[in-house]
Amino acid sequence: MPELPEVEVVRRGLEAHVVGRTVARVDVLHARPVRRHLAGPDDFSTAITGRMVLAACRRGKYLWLPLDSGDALLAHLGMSGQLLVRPVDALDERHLRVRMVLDAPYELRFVDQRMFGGLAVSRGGAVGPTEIAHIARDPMDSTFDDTAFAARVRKKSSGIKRILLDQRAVSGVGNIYADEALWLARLHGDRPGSRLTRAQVHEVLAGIRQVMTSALDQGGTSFDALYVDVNGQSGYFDRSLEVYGRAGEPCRRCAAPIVRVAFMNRSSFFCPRCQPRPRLRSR
DNA sequence: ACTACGTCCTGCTTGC
DNA sequence: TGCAAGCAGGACGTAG
Repeated sequence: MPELPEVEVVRRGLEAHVVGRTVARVDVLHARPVRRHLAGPDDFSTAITGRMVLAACRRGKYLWLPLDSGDALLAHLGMSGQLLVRPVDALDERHLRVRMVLDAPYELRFVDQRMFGGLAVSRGGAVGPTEIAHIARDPMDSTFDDTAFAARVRKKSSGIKRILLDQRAVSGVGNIYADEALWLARLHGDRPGSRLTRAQVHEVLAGIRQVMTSALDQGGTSFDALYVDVNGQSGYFDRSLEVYGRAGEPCRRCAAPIVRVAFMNRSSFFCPRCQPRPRLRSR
């Protein structure tokens, strides 16, 4: 499942292989991945055909490619999305949804099994898509304001994990890295934001940065020249996970078995000894 | 205003 | 063996 590090790896690949190229032809093979382009698939294709890609940008889990028209191609990988740079004669992937032929012997392909992700053209978005104005900066962004984030967290009654997953507060954090960061900070995800100290919030931010930096160190070099990939199933970032997916296995700090609980129609993993549940408030 | 939850998707895995 | 349920979960819309 692509979170910030995986998306950043994709951005770097796009920067290396797609920036400077012109889109020669677009095939929208499935309408759903362009559903957020409200003017429809034909308009989507027309808007990017003949345009040169000027840069590859990212905020949180969103990517966008500023075009020489002043528009931008906005992309989100969702759960299973991939942006692949593939030779023109490579066989179509089973879940190929959009093909963008470039002025090169390779093409940019959007492949997505579950189609939670998608593409859209942001009008005038080359200077920053308004569609993602509500997405917060991510913790790796030099303009991220730690102090403001701590103040915001401490005004919320929601559990800290829920806050981390809200992209309006901090972006780029998904279910996996939220669990990892909370383990590093020794905090249970149900701890209300309002009951955390400033130092604890800063510990969480440090944890997020540590796990993301580690993932980037592992993943940033694992794609080859013509293959821009992110694949949550194979999980080349999985090696260093401390809690996610380790239910029943010993905590690497204290050896207590890691616990899995249902959370927001998904799962949370934590160490019951290092990350004790918050005490229920007396009533 | 703030918070919480349901929904969208497909395919692999699990269980009867 | 076959079928159905469970599970994966980011972002958004809506309900409370």
